[in-house]
Amino acid sequence: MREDTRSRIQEIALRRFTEQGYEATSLREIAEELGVTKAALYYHFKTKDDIVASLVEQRLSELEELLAWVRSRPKTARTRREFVERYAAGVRATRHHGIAHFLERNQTALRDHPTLIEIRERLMELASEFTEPGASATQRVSHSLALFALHSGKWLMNEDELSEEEIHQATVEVALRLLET
Amino acid sequence: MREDTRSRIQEIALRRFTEQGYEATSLREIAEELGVTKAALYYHFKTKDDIVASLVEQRLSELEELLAWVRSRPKTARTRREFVERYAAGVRATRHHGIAHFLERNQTALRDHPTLIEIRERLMELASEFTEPGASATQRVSHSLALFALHSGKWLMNEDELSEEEIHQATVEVALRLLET
DNA sequence: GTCTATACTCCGATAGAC
DNA sequence: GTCTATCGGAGTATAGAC
Repeated sequence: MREDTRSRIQEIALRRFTEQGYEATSLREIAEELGVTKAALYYHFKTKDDIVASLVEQRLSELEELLAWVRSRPKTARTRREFVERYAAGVRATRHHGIAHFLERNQTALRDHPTLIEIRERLMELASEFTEPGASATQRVSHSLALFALHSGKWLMNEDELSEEEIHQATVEVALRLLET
Repeated sequence: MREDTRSRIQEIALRRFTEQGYEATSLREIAEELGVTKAALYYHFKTKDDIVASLVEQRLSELEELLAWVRSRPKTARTRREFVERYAAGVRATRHHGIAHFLERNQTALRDHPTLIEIRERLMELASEFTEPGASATQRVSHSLALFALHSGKWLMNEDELSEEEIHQATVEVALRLLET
């Protein structure tokens, strides 16, 4: 009843790319953990980059959905809160959190990846969705920072002091305040 | 009247490490840009890691100075503002901005680097320097995010819309508000 | 779908001449 | 202080048997 090999490759790759970085993770390592040889991976993915592509596309479509949702709503305080909660939930969900985290940590290595460039554009659009045309520089910075705040819990904070749940609630709170500026 | 070779290596390495990532930058590239061979680099630095070490140690001592300064002051609103401005200036100054930026972008690649671990500890200490013992989770997250805000201008924001000076002022403002929470 | 075997390239690093 | 030459290893990727 185990998953198919393709999914297991994605899973292992995502974890190692996140922990060690994309370039520092070799296909040999991934194959070894999976219990096959390097060559076997090439049956499932054309190249190393193809593994990345399969991961980041999931994230892109998630962001596109969220953007469409935001645009379909009135720009009220209630929408803001619901948006922040949805975004935070997406970052947190086991499936997508991993991908978001991987992206944060590998911006340099993947800086020319076409899908990543699209993801960045969508994030910018999301950040400015609650910004009025005549907004001040301070407001623009605040709003951009709000999205980042939702990712920040996992590595800005020392997990010894606060529980995961506390951190989650706190980042949502901080993000909302930044958006309300 | 040009600088000595050692400084030029640091300068080229810093730029390329920041733009492309540490692992993606080879010594051959650095040597080529400098106009020498790889082997020549080894006269100036024992290993590739040694180049990194020479860079990050500058940043560590800068943070240590700042931490000592903060601790020598009363925890007043005036100190807060002066601290934020000093920190922002340090991030901004051509010399150190590059190093800070390099560190942000290579956290994964350098995650086991002893000096980087120290730098992270100092940053945590700085962030918590304005946090009362009984502070809420929201306050802790805000304060951690404040330091990050001072770095954020360069890559969260689209430089087309706002001037560098406007972004600088805005990040200082946002950081102060986060610290005052 | 997975294997062995291998091609080819690049890496960081060293030895030793100049 | 810089060079040429080279080492050993690891990387991605492919060919072809099973």
